Amino acid sequence: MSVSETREKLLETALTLIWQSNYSIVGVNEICKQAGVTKGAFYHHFESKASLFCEATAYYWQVIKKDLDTIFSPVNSPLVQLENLIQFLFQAKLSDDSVRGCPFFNAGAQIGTDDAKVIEALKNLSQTAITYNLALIKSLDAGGYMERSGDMEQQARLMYHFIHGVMSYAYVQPDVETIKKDLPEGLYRLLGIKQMYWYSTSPTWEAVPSVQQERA
Amino acid sequence: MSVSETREKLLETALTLIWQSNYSIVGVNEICKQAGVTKGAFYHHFESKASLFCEATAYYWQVIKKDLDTIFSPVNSPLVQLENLIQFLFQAKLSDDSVRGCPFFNAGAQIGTDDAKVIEALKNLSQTAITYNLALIKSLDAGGYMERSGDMEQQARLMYHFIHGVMSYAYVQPDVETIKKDLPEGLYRLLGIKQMYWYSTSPTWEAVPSVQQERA
DNA sequence: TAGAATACATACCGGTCGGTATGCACGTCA
DNA sequence: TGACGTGCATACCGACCGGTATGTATTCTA
Repeated sequence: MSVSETREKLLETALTLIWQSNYSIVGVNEICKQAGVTKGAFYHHFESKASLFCEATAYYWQVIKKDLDTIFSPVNSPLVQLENLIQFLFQAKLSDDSVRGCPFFNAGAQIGTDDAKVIEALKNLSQTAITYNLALIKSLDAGGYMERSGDMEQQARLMYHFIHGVMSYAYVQPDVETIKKDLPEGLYRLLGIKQMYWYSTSPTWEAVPSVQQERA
Repeated sequence: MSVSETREKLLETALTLIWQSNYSIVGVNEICKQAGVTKGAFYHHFESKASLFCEATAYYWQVIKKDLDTIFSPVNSPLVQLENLIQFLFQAKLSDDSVRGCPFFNAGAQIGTDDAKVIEALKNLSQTAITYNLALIKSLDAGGYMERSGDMEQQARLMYHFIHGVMSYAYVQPDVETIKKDLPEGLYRLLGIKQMYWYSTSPTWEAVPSVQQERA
């Protein structure tokens, strides 16, 4: 196994495990075991568990950035972008039985305040997500899909809050059908999409095949 | 110290500590130390840490139920109830520097799925909260404050999701000013309050003095 | 007033945690 | 060919975890 292979294996394994469970519960030993490497290798590549987590957030972001860029591709109408986003959230978080909220959404609640670097990584992650939301909202506004213009940066935050809440709820109550109804309804309401456009688009997730491969 | 005193001290201390941090991080030893009792006393009253947590959720609920009943008192107009709720969320979660989301909102992310009883306790807690939301929504609808009637049970969930998201965000980004704007804005939007009523009421939190004492 | 139950206190347990010290195979380059 | 840095593997560490065994003071009961 080459250098980068071991590193990536650790990052991917950490993501998967933390994804399925959470940061505090997943131990270094288990990450190593699942990744098929030893603890020596782990601490050869990462100086601490927290350090791995920080790098994993960056790695995670790099992975889904492609998806997001596809979802928010300018060739799609904003409404389709929104629908794609909703589908993506299902795809990513509700595909199988092990339904969990996004670990990075939740991680803020899982980590002691003491680790400043980790908190910082999470801040950045959420901030970037909000930035994506903002771009979508601007498109929606420009396209005349929204009932009234407001503080768009605020709306981007509202979107984030709501999605976060839904995903966390899904962790405790993995009721896919309910989530499937609540997520779009809440987003349409929060964004103030004109009602004539509600549910007007059908899922076009097939247009983003790369994700299905990556998530498989 | 009488029996019930020790029990209550443990429950209160556990609440406070978990509130400030989280379930997995707060240890039995620390709870005992802060409560001024020994481990023997702890395990005399509670059969396990998880058991304490379950009882603490019930205790917590019993404590804030009074507040909620005051907030949602029928003598208040629904709009005032909503405003009171918003003020209450600030009061409870954003009062001092140690800004955290509600631990029971977050706890789902902190606990391994293995502990079924804990998950159950959390389910009940969120379900009860949603029930309160539903009552408020019905009042708002009956009072003609909402733009359109929809699935009110769904709206109650949407409220819960959003509040949860905002509170969790506050954990990582304790920006009180922003939260203070986002929380009402999101709720008004989600509930579809007629815009003529937005921000029309002023905080009447003074009408709920019991809370300030209890939280102090 | 004897004795049983209650309400703890103290000391300790096995296990697991994140992290480390050390050794060694192997490629690189002088 | 030998010194050296890289990329690990193994064995182990102290701290801490939730939980327990046991002793004891107090109170309630018969």
